[in-house]
Amino acid sequence: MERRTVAARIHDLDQALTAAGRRAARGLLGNYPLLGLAPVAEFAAAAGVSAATIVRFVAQLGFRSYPDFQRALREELEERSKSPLQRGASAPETEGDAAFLAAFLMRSARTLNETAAHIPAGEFETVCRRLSEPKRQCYLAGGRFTDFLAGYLEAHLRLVRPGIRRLDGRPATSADQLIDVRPGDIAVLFDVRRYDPALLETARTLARRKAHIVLITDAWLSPISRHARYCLPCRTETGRTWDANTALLALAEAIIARVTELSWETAKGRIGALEGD
Amino acid sequence: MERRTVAARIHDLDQALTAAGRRAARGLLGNYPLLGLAPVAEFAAAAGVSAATIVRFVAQLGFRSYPDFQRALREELEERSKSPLQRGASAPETEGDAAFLAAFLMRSARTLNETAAHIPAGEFETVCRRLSEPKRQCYLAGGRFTDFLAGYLEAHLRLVRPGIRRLDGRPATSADQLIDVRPGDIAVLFDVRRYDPALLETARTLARRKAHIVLITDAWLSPISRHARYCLPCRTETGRTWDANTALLALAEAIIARVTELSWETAKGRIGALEGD
DNA sequence: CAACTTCTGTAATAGGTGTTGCATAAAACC
DNA sequence: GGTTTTATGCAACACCTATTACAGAAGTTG
Repeated sequence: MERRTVAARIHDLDQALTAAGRRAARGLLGNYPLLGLAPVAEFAAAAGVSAATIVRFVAQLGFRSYPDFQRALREELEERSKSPLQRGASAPETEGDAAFLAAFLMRSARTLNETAAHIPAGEFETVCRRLSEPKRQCYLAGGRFTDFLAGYLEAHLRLVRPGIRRLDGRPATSADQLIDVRPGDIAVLFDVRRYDPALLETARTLARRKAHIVLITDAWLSPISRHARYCLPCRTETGRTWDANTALLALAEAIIARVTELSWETAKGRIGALEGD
Repeated sequence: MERRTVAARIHDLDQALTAAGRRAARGLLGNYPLLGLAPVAEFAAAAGVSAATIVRFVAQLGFRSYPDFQRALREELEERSKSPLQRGASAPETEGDAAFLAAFLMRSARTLNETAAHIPAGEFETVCRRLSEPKRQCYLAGGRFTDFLAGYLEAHLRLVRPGIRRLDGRPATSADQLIDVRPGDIAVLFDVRRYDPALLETARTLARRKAHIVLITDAWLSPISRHARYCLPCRTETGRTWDANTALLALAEAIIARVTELSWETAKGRIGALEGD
């Protein structure tokens, strides 16, 4: 028997799957791998297909029988549960390190919840509504380690609505890009500690032209906050060398999700056209 | 049916068990709970008793039948995989607009915890150690919506160690970039659903040149997983139009933090020199 | 629009599974 | 050490499960 995981096999088929087969795959991956350990009838009911389809599905995966398939899943599960066990045996000195990832991610998760607690719901909602008004031009920019966030937000907002402009970080070129800014236009700026002086300059110009600045920053507030109409502070502390930008991305994704909802009438056409299915 | 775990039930019986029954219990606890999901015959063979003993054993545990017992085990396993996220799930899920942000961020936090539960600690640690060996070249690349993650990781790793190369997404140029790849070099690839065909091609080339591929993907596993030596799946489900990449960023930051620790002797000088204070 | 191919659920079948009665072996108790 | 009680494995049984043939539905192609 091959060593590839069932999940990997499913992916190999991917295109080759029929409609019902795909539902079976989704069902299994959605509740992986437990659903596969249930009897066929239960698997079928949960996936919304007939028992026969499940059997054909596992046959397509390359298993000679359903029990065979279940055996593979159990072995896989066993492998998985053994790997974290090896850490104790093979590397006794790394006892503290074993939990590194879990501790780090748990801490990150906590910053998300703290962030939620520190941002007024009304402020968030207002920002999203502003961003959903297609008549306003929308400018995006970030600092050294946050520019990628502006890029990410840009990529998604472009799919949702027209009028998105990304601002280059360099002040010389940004001046050119700002000549068209009109009062009431909206600008989303990302800026975290070791705040970017160039971005502050950009913010000043935007404020002078009466653009509405949405500032996404850390808990210590970028100096841009003085010019910002809306300010969304995120938690970034990690107690390590680097601060974390996870909360900023999560906030950006929340904005994307909300704006997509609010602009759905406009967005659905655009997304369909660009995604192509 | 009671809600107590099977393991707890076994513990309760403990003294009341017969000799053969105890062997069954030991067998199950030694490979918990997977052995219980196997057919009776297999369970019996592994525990060194007869099938009949196994059936009596599960009856003693309070189950009406062996399938009943298996169902309980599956439900237990399902609970366990969900448990790390229930901690923060106390807020009223008012899907109204007021709580949108809080609900969204809480959900994101949950994906982080689920991600932590699904990535073997050993795998993460191994990847970080590989990344901390400065002799290996390190290549980075991402797909359409994840390229920014590669960029983010690149920006930080550059500060920590030499030999970081970012791969351009376009296959034409990437071929040129890959001619220097040597066996043992390491490549970190980000790929989430609507997997990038160009990136898959890049991965193939990397694999052909015996580079070690670290794949950071979603729960459905990019096709690149077939070529990856290490695979770190993240949760991305939001139940909305867009999947969330927050967990991928958090994982990237965890890698950055860990590699910085492991390479501290090298890193401290570089960071000081480049940050300039 | 028709002919064909492919897919999917239904229902009957075959095979395996869990179950249980019984004989035997082990242990406990006079 | 004999007798009773309990535990255990074997093997036949009954049930349920996976399997598959078939017919209808859905989608494709000319």
